[in-house]
Amino acid sequence: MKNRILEVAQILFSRCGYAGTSINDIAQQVGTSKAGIYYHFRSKEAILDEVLSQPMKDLSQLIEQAKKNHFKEEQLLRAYINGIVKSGKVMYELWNDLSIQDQLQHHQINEQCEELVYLLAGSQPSESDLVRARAAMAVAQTAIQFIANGDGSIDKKIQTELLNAALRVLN
Amino acid sequence: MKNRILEVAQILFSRCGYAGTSINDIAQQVGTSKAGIYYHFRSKEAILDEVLSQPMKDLSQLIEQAKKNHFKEEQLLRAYINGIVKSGKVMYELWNDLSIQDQLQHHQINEQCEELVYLLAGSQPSESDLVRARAAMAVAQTAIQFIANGDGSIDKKIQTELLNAALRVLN
DNA sequence: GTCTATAAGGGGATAGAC
DNA sequence: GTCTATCCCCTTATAGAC
Repeated sequence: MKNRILEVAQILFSRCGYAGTSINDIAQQVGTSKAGIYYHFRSKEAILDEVLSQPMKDLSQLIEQAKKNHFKEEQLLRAYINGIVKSGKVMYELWNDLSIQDQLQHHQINEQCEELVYLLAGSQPSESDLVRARAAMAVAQTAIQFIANGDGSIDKKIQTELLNAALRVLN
Repeated sequence: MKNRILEVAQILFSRCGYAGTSINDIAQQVGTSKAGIYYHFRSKEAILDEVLSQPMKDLSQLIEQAKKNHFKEEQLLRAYINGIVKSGKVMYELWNDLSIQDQLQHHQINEQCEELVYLLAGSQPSESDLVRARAAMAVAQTAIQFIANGDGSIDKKIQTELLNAALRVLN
């Protein structure tokens, strides 16, 4: 049941935003009552926390791996795109949700992103390197637009196209 | 007074999102009362409408000009970036505000964006062309991140860097 | 034009029955 | 575990005094 709630919350949060989704909306979609939700979660914020936690773990892990194995730019961008697809677009939609900047900050999302930017920009990056790194990540993030609404996957050809585009941005 | 309200609303909407900004917030920042706001606007939605209208006009105008004068990719992207900077980042922050998708649709933002994508992708675009066009626009949109919070401008060097990056994406 | 006061409704959250 | 009923607060919006 708890997992069912998280699934629904994930979908509604990334469709209507956090502020635009009420506990009632979640309860109805799950097929229960508000109090039913509150048996499993102490607050609405707690739901968001759990929704964000898995994609955040993945992102941290990606960064760790990239550091340990000295990922090339291509490997890094490829893994980043895979992460976006895997998280079912939740994270990267909520990314821009201005109504939850505090929680996002609590999950240190900006810090993690900055780490990625610096990994992409190389050692001792110039200002230009940093601008290009940020732009490359933006290209990778457009993957969201191409995630099939049905099975949540993304066409291989498009994925390759995006990867190449991101690499061209860097150089 | 009405203009002052619009200014404040613009800032708060793009900082906290539409749902995250209450009429009270706006009133306090302006230095008046809720009813004071409602003397000038019939509803909160009406405020959003007016906030969006100017950047939307600019965007329409850009598309019209680009069509009439057969803008090259570079001209188009440059003008697009200028528009983002000029609009004081409002539009392009609200762009991703999931709590106002209805209003955005009413302003036909998606349609306008599609027009831009197709202008960038060239005539008879392949699927790859379209993917690259969307990616290039994403690069241009990262300009938001570099807009100085102080005077709302953007460093010329960064702007050029972004333009070149977007052009590399296309080819 | 701008205020205070208030209505009407929805939000998150809790109590207590079953 | 899940429900109904309820609380309290905040939101949008309006009425009416000044």
